[in-house]
Amino acid sequence: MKIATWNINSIKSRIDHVLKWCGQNQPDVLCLQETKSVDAKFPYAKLRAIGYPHIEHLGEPAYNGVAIISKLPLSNVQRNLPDDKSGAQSRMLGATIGDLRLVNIYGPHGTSQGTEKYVFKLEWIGRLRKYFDKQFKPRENVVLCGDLNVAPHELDVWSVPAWRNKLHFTKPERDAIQDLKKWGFVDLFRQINGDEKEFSWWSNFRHDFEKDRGLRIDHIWASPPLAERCTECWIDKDPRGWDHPTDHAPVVAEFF
DNA sequence: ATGGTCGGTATCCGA
Repeated sequence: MKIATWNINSIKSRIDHVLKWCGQNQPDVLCLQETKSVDAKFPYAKLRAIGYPHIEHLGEPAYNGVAIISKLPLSNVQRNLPDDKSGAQSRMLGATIGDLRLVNIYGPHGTSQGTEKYVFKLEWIGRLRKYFDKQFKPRENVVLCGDLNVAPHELDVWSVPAWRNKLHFTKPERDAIQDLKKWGFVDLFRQINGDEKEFSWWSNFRHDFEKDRGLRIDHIWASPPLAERCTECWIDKDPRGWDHPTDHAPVVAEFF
């Protein structure tokens, strides 16, 4: 089973990239973030036509939005966190696929330190941790993937001095993400690739991609029994170099 | 050194 996650920054602008990448890579399940779309405008038919009949989308106009696109049936779909109120930002979609539970997230950006949105970011990550405490056991087969909007470790930023105390790498954000991980998750990229310094996001500013000045903020984490079944995990930089790319690269994990 | 670029509810705002 091959699972991928990709922040595509608008499904309307990126549908051709999604179709092309799926055609080339054939993931069984693709988790998307920042669809920036309502259901009525989501390209279900184009995705079904290339072999993905099972699609769940949680969206809103212009902002946020998450989707799970799958060759395999999806059941027990969870839309946002249970304690989210109606009208909450579209940031989480959970589904059961065979014997595993998948949770796809678009973590809050946070805008900048000292803002209400930064506080919301930390609280949201805390509520996600509580959700896993309540709903799942680490001995079950659980995958958490998506855009964390946090670079958890010094290896996950291209330059520690450049990113010190910057949004995505502040101590409170990293502490919150570390607390989430302590639920029992294994970072599959690190398990497979050790201390390799690779990134999944490069700013559109300053030609950062060409200089490989990025962050690893897109992750696939698994509970221990599922992590034992992981054979590969990689970041595919290729589509970041295509014309009119999203600022993120897909992250892929394979399991036996 | 607070710019730069992108996408959408668009000529500003959030990322």
